[in-house]
Amino acid sequence: MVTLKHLAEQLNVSISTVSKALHNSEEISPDTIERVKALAKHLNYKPNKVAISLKNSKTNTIGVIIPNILNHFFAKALLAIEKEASKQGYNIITCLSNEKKSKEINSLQLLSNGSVDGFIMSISEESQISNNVDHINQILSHNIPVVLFDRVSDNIDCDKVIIDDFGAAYEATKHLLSEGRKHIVLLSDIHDLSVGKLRTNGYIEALNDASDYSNKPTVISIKRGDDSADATIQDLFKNNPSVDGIISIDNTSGVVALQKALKLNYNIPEDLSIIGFSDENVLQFTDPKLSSISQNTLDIGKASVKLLLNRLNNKDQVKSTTKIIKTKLVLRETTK
Amino acid sequence: MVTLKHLAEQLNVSISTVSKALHNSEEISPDTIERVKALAKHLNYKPNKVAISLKNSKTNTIGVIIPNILNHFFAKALLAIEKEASKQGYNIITCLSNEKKSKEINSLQLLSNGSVDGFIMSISEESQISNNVDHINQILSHNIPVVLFDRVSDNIDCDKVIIDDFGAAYEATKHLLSEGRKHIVLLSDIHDLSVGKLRTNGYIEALNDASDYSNKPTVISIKRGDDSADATIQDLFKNNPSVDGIISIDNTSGVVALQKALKLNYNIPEDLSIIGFSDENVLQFTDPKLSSISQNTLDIGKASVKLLLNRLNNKDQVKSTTKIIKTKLVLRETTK
DNA sequence: CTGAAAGCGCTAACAT
DNA sequence: ATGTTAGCGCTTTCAG
Repeated sequence: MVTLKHLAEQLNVSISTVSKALHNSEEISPDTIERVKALAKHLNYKPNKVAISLKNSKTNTIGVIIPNILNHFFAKALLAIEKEASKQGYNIITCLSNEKKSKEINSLQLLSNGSVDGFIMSISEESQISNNVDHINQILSHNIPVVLFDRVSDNIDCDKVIIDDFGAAYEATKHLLSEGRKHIVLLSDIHDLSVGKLRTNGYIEALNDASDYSNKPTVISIKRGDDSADATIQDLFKNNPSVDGIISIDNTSGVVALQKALKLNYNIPEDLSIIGFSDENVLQFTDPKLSSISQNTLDIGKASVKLLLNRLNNKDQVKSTTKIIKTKLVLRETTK
Repeated sequence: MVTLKHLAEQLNVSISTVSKALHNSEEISPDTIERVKALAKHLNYKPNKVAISLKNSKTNTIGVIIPNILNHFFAKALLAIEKEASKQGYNIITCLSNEKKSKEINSLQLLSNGSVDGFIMSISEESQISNNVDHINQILSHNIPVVLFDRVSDNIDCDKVIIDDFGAAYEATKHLLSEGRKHIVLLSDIHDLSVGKLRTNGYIEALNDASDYSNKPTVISIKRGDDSADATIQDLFKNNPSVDGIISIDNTSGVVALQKALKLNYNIPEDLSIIGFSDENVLQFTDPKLSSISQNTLDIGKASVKLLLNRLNNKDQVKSTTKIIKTKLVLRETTK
């Protein structure tokens, strides 16, 4: 690795002269600047990032902690975060908690030693279930900024980026009602997550608000991580033959429901409407194409980066802000 | 941030004493060690990673460059890389090239200033098409190790992790032949990538080697990035009503083909067999479940990390190694 | 057993 | 216009 020292020796000048020359300092003669730059270019000199970080007590690096990278939503969020960070001259160190609290703690601890300037994260399932987020508050107490997105916690006072989960589910349910659906079922494999609860409440409230709807809310919980979705949904159709509307509030169960319904020869959307929950273009492989609540994931990621950088450039600002990203109900081919 | 200096001042000892104590040096009295450690713990002291990196000229960080994080294969590869790296005490800085050569160059340049000890990457589509990989060779010439996985290039001499693309496609085609299929079509949206070419050759060779197969190889190219897959595959069935076997060599077109075939009331697998190309459990939502060539993506990621760390601990080793990860033909419900 | 000093690569205040 | 020095936080050799 070529350093300022190397350049200085070759040119018989001091290190600081080289440094200044490379920064176009007024103090240095045009001639020297040129000579220095020429050699730097020739030797492909690049300022050592680590040294600069040490000097500035600033790494220009963001720690990003993702619960599950195989979930398309998080993959897309990562994409957006990387893009915006990169645009602003930041690198991202990616940690995958795999929904484990222990891994989350580990990553926070390991990176809070000056490796990153701040964190962007979505809370792991385990932390959400136990509702124990001390490890995140501890980071904040050390004055390292954290931005939470999607899965957040009321027990943490920091900047957050969320969608209007309640409202989105409410709106989707309203749409099914407007189609005249009489037996609308909610499917979820995220009943234990903050967003899952909010969305479920939106669904229930919409049904309650509907004067001409007589059925009780039907919330079907699907276990994640194994193959039980198949059987659960199969049972749903068997036990509730009258179901004519389905709203899935996670990324995948809507697709499974669609496949099963097709297999059972439901006419879609005539007999049955289905609305999924996902970013646009996620589940484009189905035929008919799944209608869904679009999360604008790119905006979520982008907003997270902006909030964090804003905080970094403004360490003394006290009040936390919560940014709510708009969702959009996209009607494709599984709704009337 | 609490430093050695803080500890030293509080305890009225020198910085070096503190440093040694924290490392359990024999030189330091048990009593002092205890006092130092107690205070360190109390103040939650963590050695500054940046300072250590500078001192050691080693960051314990790997740069990972992924062409497309929305592709499930790469998401899973990232998962595996992160897991193994983390296990070995390394962080990963993730860059997403989004298939762009310019972004790839940018990331390599930006991180090759001491930010990372080495790279793990899969080559972007753009670089592969232009067959210009000078930017990667340049990194290698600066003695920064690079491990390529999946999408590699013969013009780069470095450690590589690949699967037997040719053999995998050959085997899958053989299986369709053994079912007695008479008109086997290959579907691909990656004809311009190294792996796409190899897999296509495997398919062609298998057909050529089959004495009792009379049809010519039919290779259908699908454009990526837009919605043309739908139409292309629709046309396929229209123009080739006799098709009774499909092998998809990318991650997605097999699913689309399955959906379309179901819609057209093909009996699967009686009338038509379909084999996809993907890691296990990727496309588990279909019904019937898609048979596929499993890539053992976790092994690919893990092997990549191991090769890189091996190289880092062995800078002087000269010969490059190429590790070939076994694939597995997994017959599910879309094959007889 | 403890401390002083040098150096990793860089910047910047302060000489000359 | 150029050079010297100190310091970011840490490790390590060398002195005491």
